Amino acid sequence: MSDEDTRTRILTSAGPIFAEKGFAQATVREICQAADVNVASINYHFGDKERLYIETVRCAHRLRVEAVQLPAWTETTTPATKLRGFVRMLLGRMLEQAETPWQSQLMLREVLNPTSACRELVEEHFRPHFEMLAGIIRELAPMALPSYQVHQICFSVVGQCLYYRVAWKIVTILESDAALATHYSIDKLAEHIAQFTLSAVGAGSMFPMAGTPDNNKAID
Amino acid sequence: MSDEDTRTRILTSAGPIFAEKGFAQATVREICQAADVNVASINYHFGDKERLYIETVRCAHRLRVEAVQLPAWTETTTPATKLRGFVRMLLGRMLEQAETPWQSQLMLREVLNPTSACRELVEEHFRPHFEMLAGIIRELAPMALPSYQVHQICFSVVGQCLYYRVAWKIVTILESDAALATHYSIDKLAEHIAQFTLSAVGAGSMFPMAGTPDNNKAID
DNA sequence: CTTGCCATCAAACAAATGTTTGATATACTT
DNA sequence: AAGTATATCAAACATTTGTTTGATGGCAAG
Repeated sequence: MSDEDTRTRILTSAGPIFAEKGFAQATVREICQAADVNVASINYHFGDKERLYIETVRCAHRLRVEAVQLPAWTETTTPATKLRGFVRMLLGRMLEQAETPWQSQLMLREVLNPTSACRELVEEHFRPHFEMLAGIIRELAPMALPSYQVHQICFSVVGQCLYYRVAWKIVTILESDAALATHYSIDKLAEHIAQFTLSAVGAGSMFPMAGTPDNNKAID
Repeated sequence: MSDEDTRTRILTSAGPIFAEKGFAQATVREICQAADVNVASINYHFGDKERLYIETVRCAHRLRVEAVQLPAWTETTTPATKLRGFVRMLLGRMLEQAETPWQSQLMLREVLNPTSACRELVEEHFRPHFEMLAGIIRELAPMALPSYQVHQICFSVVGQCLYYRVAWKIVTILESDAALATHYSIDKLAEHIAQFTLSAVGAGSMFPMAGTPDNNKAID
């Protein structure tokens, strides 16, 4: 890590720090120490702290766009399976903190606290995923829907996932420890959200013995 | 406002400032200037900045608990109507920024970025609402459900609402201006979320001419 | 009146933070 | 070899921040 360009050393060191503490709480000295460069380097290479931050976000989502392969399904994959896969991916990306790359954290920060780097991030990174989800929803729905409705359903899906990321603390307080240990793994939560959504759009039921035929366990 | 006790003047001035900028970004000088008191007053009356913050959060939710009346329904009110009312209240509380009292902002901040004041806030303020929502879900569901499942459905409802609060910026980028103007009012969004949820738990359908009988427009 | 307590105040303090400066070394050009 | 542009560095700078200090004034009890 120490034979790289100073500029890139700063960028890669700034990433995790900005991701963890946010723009204001991260200090240039901390970043420079992590990068093992002089404090003046940031101002020399980037002008000021803010421009470093924007560059870092740009860099983060560029790395992320390359790393994340949108799941490729065969043409026989059922939309329900696609939805399950999509939700699992989304939730996994948000929750597995340990392995969560700093890029994801930084991007989430940009969602909750948008700066000037936000628009670019949405257009290049979120919109493709959003459109993919919208496509799945259209496949699932029993009829053609106006796009605003498809979009709102997408937001409902994403919102359910995001909740466990931003309000996890609340969940742990409201729910019992036993239930948390048993029913709140990433896989269990993804299954709940997918099932809830499938049921909402009329492509299955949440309940094993509901009136409608049990077509929610198809293929998979 | 200037004849009150200094201590309460600080508390009421600190509220909106902490709510808007968060703990770290708010400065004691700013708070003291707003309260028209000496900078030393905070340390004299509260010890330090952090204890002032905790007191402010406590004060916020105490005021809020009194102000917010849980909607009282008659015993003939259908659970679907209750859910619509609940979602509308939740979403309204989160979105009407203009009139949003600083207490709500501060509480949201505590959700997203929990401090030691969080647990007390959840127990005294959120849990009653949560239990009420859980009761509605139990009424709606076609069969008895394990409580963890009821809770997860509650989280799905709250998550859908919270999304428009924390990621509104993303919504405005992803959705067209025309659709935003037409279909993203608080009432429209509340209706979508309620309908989505009703459909998910098998108490209605999102689609006017779906296979199941259209029992989602009952009474209301 | 004096004493002691309490609240308030201006001023100072110490630490942290983003940025700038001027020197120094390295590498490339002429 | 001389000169020039570039990158790096330690040090200093100017602000801002939370906190402390010592003085001042009011006020009730003795």
